[in-house]
Amino acid sequence: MTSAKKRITIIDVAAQAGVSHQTVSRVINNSPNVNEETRNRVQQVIADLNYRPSLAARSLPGRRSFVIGFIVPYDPDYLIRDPHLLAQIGGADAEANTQGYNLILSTAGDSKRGLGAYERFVRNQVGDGALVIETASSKAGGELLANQDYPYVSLGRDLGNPDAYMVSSDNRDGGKQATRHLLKIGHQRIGIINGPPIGAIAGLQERLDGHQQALTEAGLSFDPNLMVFGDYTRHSGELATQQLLALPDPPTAIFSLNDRMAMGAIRAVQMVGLRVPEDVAVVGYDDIPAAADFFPALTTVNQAAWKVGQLSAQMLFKLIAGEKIEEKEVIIPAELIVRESS
Amino acid sequence: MTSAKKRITIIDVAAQAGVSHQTVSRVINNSPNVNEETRNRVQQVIADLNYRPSLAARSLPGRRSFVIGFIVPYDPDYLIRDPHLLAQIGGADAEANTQGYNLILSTAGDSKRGLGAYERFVRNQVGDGALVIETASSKAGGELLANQDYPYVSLGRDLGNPDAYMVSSDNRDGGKQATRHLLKIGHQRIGIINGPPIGAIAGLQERLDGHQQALTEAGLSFDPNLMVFGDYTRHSGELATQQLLALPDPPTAIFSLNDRMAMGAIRAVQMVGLRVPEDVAVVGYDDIPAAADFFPALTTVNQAAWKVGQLSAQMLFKLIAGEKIEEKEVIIPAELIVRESS
DNA sequence: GGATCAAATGTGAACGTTCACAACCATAAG
DNA sequence: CTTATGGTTGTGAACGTTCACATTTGATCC
Repeated sequence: MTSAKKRITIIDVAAQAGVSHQTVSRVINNSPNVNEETRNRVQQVIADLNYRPSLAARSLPGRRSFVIGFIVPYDPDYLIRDPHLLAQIGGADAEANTQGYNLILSTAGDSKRGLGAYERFVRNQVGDGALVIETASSKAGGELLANQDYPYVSLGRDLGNPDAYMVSSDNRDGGKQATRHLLKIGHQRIGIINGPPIGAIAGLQERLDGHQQALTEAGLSFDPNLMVFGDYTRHSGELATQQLLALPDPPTAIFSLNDRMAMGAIRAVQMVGLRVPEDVAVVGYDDIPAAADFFPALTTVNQAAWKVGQLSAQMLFKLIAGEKIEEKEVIIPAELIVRESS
Repeated sequence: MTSAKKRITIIDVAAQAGVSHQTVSRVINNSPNVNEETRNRVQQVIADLNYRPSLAARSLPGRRSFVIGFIVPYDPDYLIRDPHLLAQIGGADAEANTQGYNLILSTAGDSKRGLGAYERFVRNQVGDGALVIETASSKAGGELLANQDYPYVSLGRDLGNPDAYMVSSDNRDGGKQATRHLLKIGHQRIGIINGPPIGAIAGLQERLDGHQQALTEAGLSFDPNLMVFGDYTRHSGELATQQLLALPDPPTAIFSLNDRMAMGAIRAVQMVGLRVPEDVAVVGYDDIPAAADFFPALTTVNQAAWKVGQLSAQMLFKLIAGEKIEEKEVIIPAELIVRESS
């Protein structure tokens, strides 16, 4: 590193500034009890010498490690497919950096059991806390974390620990907005393409709740016959839509609980010679990048993933600092993006 | 963490095993000069006590920090759009974990200048080395790293430091394969949709080189009139294709240097009443998730991003260990995925 | 049979920071 | 004038590991 030069330490700074090393430490940590003049002088020396505190040495005496984990208990394969994840990571990393923290990534890796990601991070006790991505299968992971008395924040509802601190997009309102939009443009019979009946992430049920709420508001009732199931893939959306269109009284609009299935739905509608949105309107959920590129461009609900990442990191830092947290759950507004498919 | 229990240290293990702390250290680090019997005994105690070495303490005495950086000098906005990135990160993380290393993420954050990501990581001197994502704008970053004498590996060619260690997908061969495929199915006039004329990543030029090479092999010559430019977006692909179709002698096939523009190309072709692939064949590049979901499903070139991440990490570890590296550049085969659009 | 060597193990210092505590100083209070 | 007070600064130990070096042991060599 940086040639063979000796590392500049807090001692060097202290000598140069004519104070003790402890005073320099106080300046670095923004301790209140430092004379303003002294503080400025030390900071000047720090800048002159281009001094950077050693992360390792700071964490040795048993306090903070200036590292938080971002746990992604996904199968590698799934990892590639999730467009939110990068945005969430980006938001969390941005926030971590403003706090002088670093983000360590812990993915499930090659292990097929998602637990690998948790274990490696938590049991190694590296880091002061963790952000954990909601998954359908993370139940065991949530339990593990809860038992460890380890500060963590879940991005999306943690099925393994319902009391966990959490930041999530407002899935309920997103479902409500999408449904209201369809009602407003004149649709009364709305087909739903849900995720798999078992093992779906918590967010999907919330979206569905919102849908039902919007129906109730409009004086309509939810018709279970209009709900079909897919497995998130586009192909499953096609199949599900074929079921809907085969009904005696088929829906005039389809609300798919994710975008990829919505894209399949559009194709299935077109394949039987109907037009989108004229004959059947379609609304998706997630606002993945491909949604805007689709033809017709997909009306969908955006989740503000960046912000979820950012706020979850903020919450985690409060947790680590032992500050009182007003609300254990932070819900971020979802935004309906109206495009051509509705 | 883990309640108020005192941390188990190397000393505790040493006492329990009846050896010195240094011997325990040797066991942890797989030092060769340890008696087999002693080694087993110590390892047993480590397991019994559930001892985990402190990362901070290990890195204090001036050696390795057991952390490598993954530098993503992208604008946040771009970050969200790149489907490879997660796969590359996943591969690198998996490899890091097998080596007992952790992956720290360093993104450009909110700063509009991509340099932010480099500076934070390199100048803080956290970590033993870094993986850096190729970007069009990373020139300054590469120069910064090269000057710091800091071990790093570039994922894709580093424009700021052509001599850098590098792992990349075989863009040249990918371009060649795509072109050969089109030639084989009978196309002689192949339109090219390139990236922006200025500021494109190095990979695009390589893909184009491969294209020209394949043409030469077939006894054809490259016609510059058949090359148009886009800005990676789908819409730009549509516009570019309109230019191609307006030529006096329009191409019968289009090779777009990324998938999103290829998707635009298909729509543009269909919009003038021509069919894909019957009238015009289209091949993309990247194999983004949406490619398989498109209609018609897109023929494209897959880049093995996971493997790029994995091998780049392997190379970095050799670099850190000071091992001799046979080849400064590792090229990973690209794979043509033939689907419906050709 | 003493010298030489290599393998195995032990000893104490060092890494760069924070912590706990002590000491100093000026001011306010009695 | 003495004592308490609070802000500011300094001192030395401690964190848990690795490093450099010393020591012990047993085998090998001439």
